[in-house]
Amino acid sequence: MTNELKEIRVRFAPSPTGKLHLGNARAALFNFFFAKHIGGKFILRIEDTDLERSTLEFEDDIIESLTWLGLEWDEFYRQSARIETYAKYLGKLLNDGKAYRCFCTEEELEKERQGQIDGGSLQIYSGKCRNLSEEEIKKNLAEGKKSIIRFKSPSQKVRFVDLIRGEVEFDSSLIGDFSIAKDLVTPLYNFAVVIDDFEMKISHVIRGEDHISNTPKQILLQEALNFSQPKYAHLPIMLGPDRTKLSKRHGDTSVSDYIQQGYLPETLINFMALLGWNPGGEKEIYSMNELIKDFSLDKVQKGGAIFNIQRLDYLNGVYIRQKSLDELAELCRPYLTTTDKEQLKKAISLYQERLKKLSEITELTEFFFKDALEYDKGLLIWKDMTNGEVKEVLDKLDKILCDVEDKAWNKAKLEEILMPEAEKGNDRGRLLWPLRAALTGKKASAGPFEVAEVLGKEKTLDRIRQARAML
RNA sequence: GGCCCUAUCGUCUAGCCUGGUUCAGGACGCAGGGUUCUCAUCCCUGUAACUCGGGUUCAAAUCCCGAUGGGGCCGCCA
Repeated sequence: MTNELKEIRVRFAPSPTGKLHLGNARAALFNFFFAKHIGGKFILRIEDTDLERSTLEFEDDIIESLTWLGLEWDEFYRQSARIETYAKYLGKLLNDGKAYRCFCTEEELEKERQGQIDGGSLQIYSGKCRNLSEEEIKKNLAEGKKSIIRFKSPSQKVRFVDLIRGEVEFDSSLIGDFSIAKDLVTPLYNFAVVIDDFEMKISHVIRGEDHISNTPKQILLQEALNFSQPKYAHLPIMLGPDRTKLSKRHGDTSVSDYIQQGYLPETLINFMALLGWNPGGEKEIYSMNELIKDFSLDKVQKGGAIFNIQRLDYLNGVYIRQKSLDELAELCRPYLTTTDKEQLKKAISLYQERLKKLSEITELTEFFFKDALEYDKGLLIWKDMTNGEVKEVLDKLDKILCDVEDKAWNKAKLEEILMPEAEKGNDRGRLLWPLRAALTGKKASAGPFEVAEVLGKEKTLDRIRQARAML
């Protein structure tokens, strides 16, 4: 007998009720690594059964973010297009007596819940409508009473093996008769998931730990429908600095926010992958292909991990520095307005190693393109130099630079001419600081010679004179 | 409150399965130093952790039990 291996099929199933959240993106990533590692399929399923809250804009955001990350899916589904399938199985459960109509109103249920909270008891549905007679049901229906559909939860232990955590056990009597559909054409989460995972032949369900308590409900449903059971793996969740689930109040949480700020996909992928997963070595920089190659679920961490933005920034710097000048210029384009592409590239090259996020390029390089700089004249003063001394320095620079030929106006040549001049004192800063301050109007910037080269002779002299005039 | 998950430097983690080679390694951060003014890059140095209590053992970060801490979930959301 040949041992035929089941095809590996995983899914990422976001609901379009918000932009793609980092936590979800990481789950998508892990699913992708897992599938691609063994040549399986990665499926994207939009869970838009909640028509009230789902929007096409959010769906677009999710799709764009996944694409940006490079997570290409092999199959695509949308739950709202699969209503008939859910209705079919819903009918079956109802017919088999494994599900029932519940006529309790939301107000009644809310009151019941509140009573349970006050009494400090278990918060589960009382089962009031569980054993309604045919007549009662017909009567309620005839009266036009609204109903939802609940699953008749059997009282038993539910066990499953979590690929990350090992065996997990729940007591279904503590779960109660949970809701599975609002009506025949509106399935609810746990039910739709079970139907889809089965129909789509999902082999592994890899999702956030916040779903771990949904797992027994889904298993109960699988058993009731005679479905095979996928393998489960629950990922640790991403935490904010206060150790609670990463959410809006912690700041930016969606992938698109980070795209906008100028983080690279390589950065986010590397960062999220190593947040909760580690292959055991001392390697810190991982490309998508390396992650696919090295990924395995048993190296996934069990505890939640705090999202550490300083590390994200560091990594982004690493990846920015790896870019070619052409690539970087292209990436920076959305953050700049200047049209002169050659000058732009030169300006960017001076700031490549200083960049943490692409968005910073705007402020860092804008001084190149302005006609007049605005800064306090005190900026021109180096240490304990006097106004007069700085004036002298600027005059001297003006004089020397005037004589430099246009052809020789480059970093190397300027350095060759000015450095001996700077060396004359015992402190190079006496010449270099006023020069750089005059050219950039900033206390921190790239070096004076390279800035002068990008600026060109005319603009350089102009700025030296403007500075001189301020003193 | 109930159920479930979890526990190594401030943070992400290696080591734990297969106890001794570890007075616990790396990275980020932070501090100090070096490199043609500043900032950044780069390099060097430093900083800092096995939650606690029992047990098993010649020996425990590593195995077992308990406590404590942290987190998640308890919707006609997903």
